[in-house]
Amino acid sequence: MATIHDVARVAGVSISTVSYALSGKRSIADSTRQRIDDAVQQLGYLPNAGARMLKGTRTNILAVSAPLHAGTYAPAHMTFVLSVATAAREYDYDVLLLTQDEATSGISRVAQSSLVDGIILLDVSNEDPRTDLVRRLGLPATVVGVPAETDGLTCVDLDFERAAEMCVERLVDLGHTDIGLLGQAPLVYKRGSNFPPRFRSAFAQMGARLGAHTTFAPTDEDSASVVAAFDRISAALPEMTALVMHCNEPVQSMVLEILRQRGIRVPEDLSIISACSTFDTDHLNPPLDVIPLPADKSCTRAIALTMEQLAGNVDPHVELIEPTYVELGSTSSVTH
Amino acid sequence: MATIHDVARVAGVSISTVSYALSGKRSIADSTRQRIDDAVQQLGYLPNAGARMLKGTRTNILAVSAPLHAGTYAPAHMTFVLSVATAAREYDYDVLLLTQDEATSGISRVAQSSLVDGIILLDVSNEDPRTDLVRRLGLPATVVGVPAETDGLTCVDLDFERAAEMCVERLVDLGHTDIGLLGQAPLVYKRGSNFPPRFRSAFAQMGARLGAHTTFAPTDEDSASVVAAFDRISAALPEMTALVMHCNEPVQSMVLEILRQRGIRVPEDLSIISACSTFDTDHLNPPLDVIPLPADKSCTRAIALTMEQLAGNVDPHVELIEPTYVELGSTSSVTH
DNA sequence: CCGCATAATCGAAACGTTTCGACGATTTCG
DNA sequence: CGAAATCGTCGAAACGTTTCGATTATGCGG
Repeated sequence: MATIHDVARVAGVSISTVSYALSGKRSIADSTRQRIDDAVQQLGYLPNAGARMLKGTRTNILAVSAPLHAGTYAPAHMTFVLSVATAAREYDYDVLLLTQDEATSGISRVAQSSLVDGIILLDVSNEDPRTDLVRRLGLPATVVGVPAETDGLTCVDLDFERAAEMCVERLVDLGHTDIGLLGQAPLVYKRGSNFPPRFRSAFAQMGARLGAHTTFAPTDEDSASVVAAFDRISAALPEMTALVMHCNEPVQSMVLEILRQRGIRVPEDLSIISACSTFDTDHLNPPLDVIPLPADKSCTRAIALTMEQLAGNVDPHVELIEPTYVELGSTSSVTH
Repeated sequence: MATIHDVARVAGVSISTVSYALSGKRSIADSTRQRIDDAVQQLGYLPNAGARMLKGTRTNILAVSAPLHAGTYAPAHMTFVLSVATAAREYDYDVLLLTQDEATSGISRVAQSSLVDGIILLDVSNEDPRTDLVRRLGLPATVVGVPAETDGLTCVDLDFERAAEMCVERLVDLGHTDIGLLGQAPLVYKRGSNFPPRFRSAFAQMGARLGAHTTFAPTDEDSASVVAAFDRISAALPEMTALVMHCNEPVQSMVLEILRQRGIRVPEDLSIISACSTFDTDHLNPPLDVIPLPADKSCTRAIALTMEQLAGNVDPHVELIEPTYVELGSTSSVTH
């Protein structure tokens, strides 16, 4: 492996000149820079990561803590991990993956051995031990999601409350007064995951405020549960004309399947909105109006915030991303 | 952050003594070791990763190259990434995630900057540019999957041919003579992904050898495609009494849904085997006999092989994992 | 034409480890 | 009982960078 010494020798300069030429921190004669660039090219030189970590104050590595909880939808999880990795590369950062048990203990380990410059926390629950940990470590860190206690934390997330409100507002505007909400797995609400309850209660409140009847049912991923949940909602709201789905892709396609079987037409008989979904709803049958959960946006912002923390100019705060509504034809106004 | 100097000072010894006490590479008096351990504990000392990488010959980091291709089933993908990370930790290795465009170019980058000791390649296709790359780099590397050309490569994978044969053998043993195969997305077969065609042709060959009629159809993930594919198979094999599914979870549950709708009973009217699945089939309705695709086994072995390469005692070779058949009641003998 | 700011380059120190060779102090053994 | 082997410890070098002064060459105003 070529070192900076090799480059210096080939270019006929000292190593400090090479270093300055590459970092651009001091002015270098054009001719010299050219020779150095050539040597670098020829030798395929890349600075040794260890040496750079040791000397410089940066490791150019970020830890991403991504435990896979039961009830977490794997594709969504994956989408976030990938988005973080991609966003990090924009700043010349690599990503170290901490999962499972290591998702918590690994944080201390990599922080104390100065392996990483910062930490990204994914899939935080309300009372997440990792939040205290990063507070204590004092390392730049950004949480994707909003835990119960956000003091001293930098967080980014979709504005789930606003998203729920947008769903209700739109449907009420279209004349709907009986609106169901199909939620995630019961476990998700119990485990203390943060956004599902947030969405659920904002939904109920907005419904109450605008004078609509709403009801809620969680569901597991198997078809029996989905049918049961749908029936429960239908029973509670016999006049239901609109349904908001805040759940996984398989569940959403099962619901559409149930509707087809029962001859319930979308949107003529039932208006449907897919809320906070990480997947494309336009290949569903029919395509569903959706408020996307923008993993790329959240993660890009999370990385940007972490970089700002590294630069030292940002105070802990919570940033909520404004939801957007995408119309694909699965809602219509009520016609009596 | 505490350094080895701090530990040495607190314990009242030289830094080399501390280093030897921690690495165990030279004998140390019990009393001294005790004082050192105490100091380490008290200071929360962990060796600086950069310094260790620089001096030692190991970085204790592995790169895992995991591009997410179109047509790749995200949960399966995620399962492999997690398994690699978990297995690596058993050897005190961390995992650096290379995805998307960086899945290829990042390999050279992290290798040439000596950031990683080895590389794990996931989801390789027949002609994968990454295989040439790792051959050229000469860094310890293990491929999970089997590309077209395996010379000079260390590969681990489920024995897909054997799995296909097991399916056919079992069904023929049970008296079935008309056996369908429902495959993955057409794209997967076109892209040059390796195992789906391997499975498919072994399936056909074994069918021919045992005198069974077989037919094959790929399918996309939407319900229209699934129905079409199922109908195509049924049309080609009007007497079909058994179906092997080598496809994603959503597709498999859609098929079960179709069967329910049409009143086709499992296993009375149709025996079903779920082949090479990364998910649990026992929560399906009904639970399906399955030959699992053991991500943890493959990845654990891949990491072990990489560690052996690091130790310098293993030659490039291909290792195939023997499939296992799990009976859950979705197959039965033909009754006329 | 002299002194001085500026540009371009260099040498050396420092980052925190690991590891080699050295050196007393014990122990072993012929 | 003396030489040799072993044990426990230490100092110093080396890994490949970055960066801080220092040094030399160059251009400029007075």
